[in-house]
Amino acid sequence: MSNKSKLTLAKLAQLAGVSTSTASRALNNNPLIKKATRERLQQLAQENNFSLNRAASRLRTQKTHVIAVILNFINDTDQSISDPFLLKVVSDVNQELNKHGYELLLSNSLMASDDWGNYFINSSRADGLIIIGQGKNDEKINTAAKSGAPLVVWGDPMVTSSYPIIGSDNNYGGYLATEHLIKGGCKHILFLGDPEHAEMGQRHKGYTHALNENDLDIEHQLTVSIDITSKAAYEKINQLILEQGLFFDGIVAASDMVALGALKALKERYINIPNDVAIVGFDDIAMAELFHPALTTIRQDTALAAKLMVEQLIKQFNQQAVKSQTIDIKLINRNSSRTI
Amino acid sequence: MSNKSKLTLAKLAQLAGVSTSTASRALNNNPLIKKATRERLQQLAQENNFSLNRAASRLRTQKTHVIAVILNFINDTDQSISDPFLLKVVSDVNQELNKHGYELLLSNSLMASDDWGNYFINSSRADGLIIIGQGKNDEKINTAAKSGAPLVVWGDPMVTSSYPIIGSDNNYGGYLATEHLIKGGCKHILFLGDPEHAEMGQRHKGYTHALNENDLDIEHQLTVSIDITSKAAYEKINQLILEQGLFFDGIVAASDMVALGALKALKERYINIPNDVAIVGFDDIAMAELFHPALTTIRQDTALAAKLMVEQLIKQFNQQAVKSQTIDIKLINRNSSRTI
DNA sequence: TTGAAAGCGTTACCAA
DNA sequence: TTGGTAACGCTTTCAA
Repeated sequence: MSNKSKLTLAKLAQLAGVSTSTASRALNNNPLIKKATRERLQQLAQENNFSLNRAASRLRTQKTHVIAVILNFINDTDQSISDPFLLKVVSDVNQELNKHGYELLLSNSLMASDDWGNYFINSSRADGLIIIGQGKNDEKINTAAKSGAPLVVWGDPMVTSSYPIIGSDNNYGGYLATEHLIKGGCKHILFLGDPEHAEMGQRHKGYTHALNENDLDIEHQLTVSIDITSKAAYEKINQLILEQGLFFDGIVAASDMVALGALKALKERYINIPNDVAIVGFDDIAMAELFHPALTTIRQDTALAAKLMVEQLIKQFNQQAVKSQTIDIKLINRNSSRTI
Repeated sequence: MSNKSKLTLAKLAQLAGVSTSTASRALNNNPLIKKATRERLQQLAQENNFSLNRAASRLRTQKTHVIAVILNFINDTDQSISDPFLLKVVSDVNQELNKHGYELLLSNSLMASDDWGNYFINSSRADGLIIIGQGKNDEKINTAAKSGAPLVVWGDPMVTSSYPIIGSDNNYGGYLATEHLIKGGCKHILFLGDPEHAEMGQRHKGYTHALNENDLDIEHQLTVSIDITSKAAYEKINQLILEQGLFFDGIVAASDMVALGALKALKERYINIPNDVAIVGFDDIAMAELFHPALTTIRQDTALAAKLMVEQLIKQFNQQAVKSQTIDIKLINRNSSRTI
């Protein structure tokens, strides 16, 4: 390493025999500067291991090119931070942000501040927010939106809001899953999940709708409200069977993790899947097909979700109109349900 | 919202009737300032929704309080970005960084720059690097270290390096897994993974060691080199059985994902786990116990790993000596292996 | 096509 | 215990 003090744009410019302005423009590839000059400076920068100081340029331009991604969980007992589906969303968002020249600052709702707009935006930590999950409570999101923070939410796009929400067609997903079980001959179908939660509520609506449409006696069906974790599902299924016997022959799970918890409980009791009980999950996490039997599930298109979220966020930076958007889902038919 | 222009420290100070210096110190909770003044200013800031501009303070202090976490994968066919174990590490690192007042900038090795030190550190994007995974090639890490970037790596701590590496006792892990299978009566034990990869190489060493120690004929054992994904494991096991029949009765998998892929292939062929073939995984991902049979595995302590990594990184900021550290592992005995 | 200079919002030195 | 002031390193307006 050299014994010189840290290289700055001014020194680099000096080295090249041009002004700082020219150097700045050259490194930012500004077409105002002659192409030869630009290339010369860019190479010089590389040779000298020089990188523009982002703290300085952010201060000057008032743009950070950073997006804060907030994993919005209520607490650890809720949908766990280790749910592979949510992490897949983060990963896809990261790819998409990179594509647009943005970087990802990862945060979670357990974080210090309660005022996201203030903490991230006013402080110039980030230009915008991508919030993963509405949870059961969108107060913090509303506060951030009201403060003028550019943001987009992954959640239930049916909810009326002042900010764009991107999410799957959960209602139709719940419908598809339930209808699939009915067509496979299920008569007593459990809904396993938390209908209080916005997205899960929509899935539950679809479930109810499918039951109605098929003249299945709703009263004989059962909505079982649990935390959206495999552990909760496992315990609930065990408890249910212990107390009431095997009174159901199908399960619509609010997520794959929930489905897998239920699956485990059933298999431990030597209940045949899908003949005694058929199961449909939601999400299509990578592991869904590794299970035995492989899990039938409703696939959510996370890559498209990431694309739309970043799109809606960037539109806000450009003062363009934004809107919530619903993403199509599809049923992935595997072996945890009976073929029709 | 007010119609005033953006609030700055200077304006806030004016509002409070103190100098900017005092306001700055007060908001940074500098004990030089009288407690009453500090509290008054902190409250005023809150009331006015004011947050110090980080771009400015980072420029001034030359510290960002940001750590870049780099998921260092060679490409998509390698250990996938969706491996729950790695994501768990990221999540734990995030918690730990927050505890120390740092924020996490998430990146992956597919990212623009090849020179991490230059890209993240020289540019004031981050103060340090946490690199998850050595991969098979540590050139980029060496370059970054040589450029003086403070960094710490999650990988194989046995590797000699100029930077601290935190990792599990992989050798002992491989040994434990293998010994466990041997004690359970396995005679022909497969190692499923990529020994070229630093950590997996250590696990393989432990495997060999255990075989030797128990006078098992090494030549009858088999090291099967595959990508560390469940898909590769699934395909390889199928191919092996198709070509050579069931010539093994135990599998030491280099990761849980690999184990689960193998498990699927075996179950599809109605091979009894653990009686016909016993399996031990590595990592103890959350899903390991959801499988049927639940996966016996070597647990890595990611929370401790996160703690040590952040510790070693912060030591570098304070010019303190750093060192690689090995984390103890333990065998989690479940049903994919025979009880001893 | 290039250069001079002001200014982004902090922090910290020095002085009081 | 507080205040004045320079400086952090860049971008951009205005002028040449």
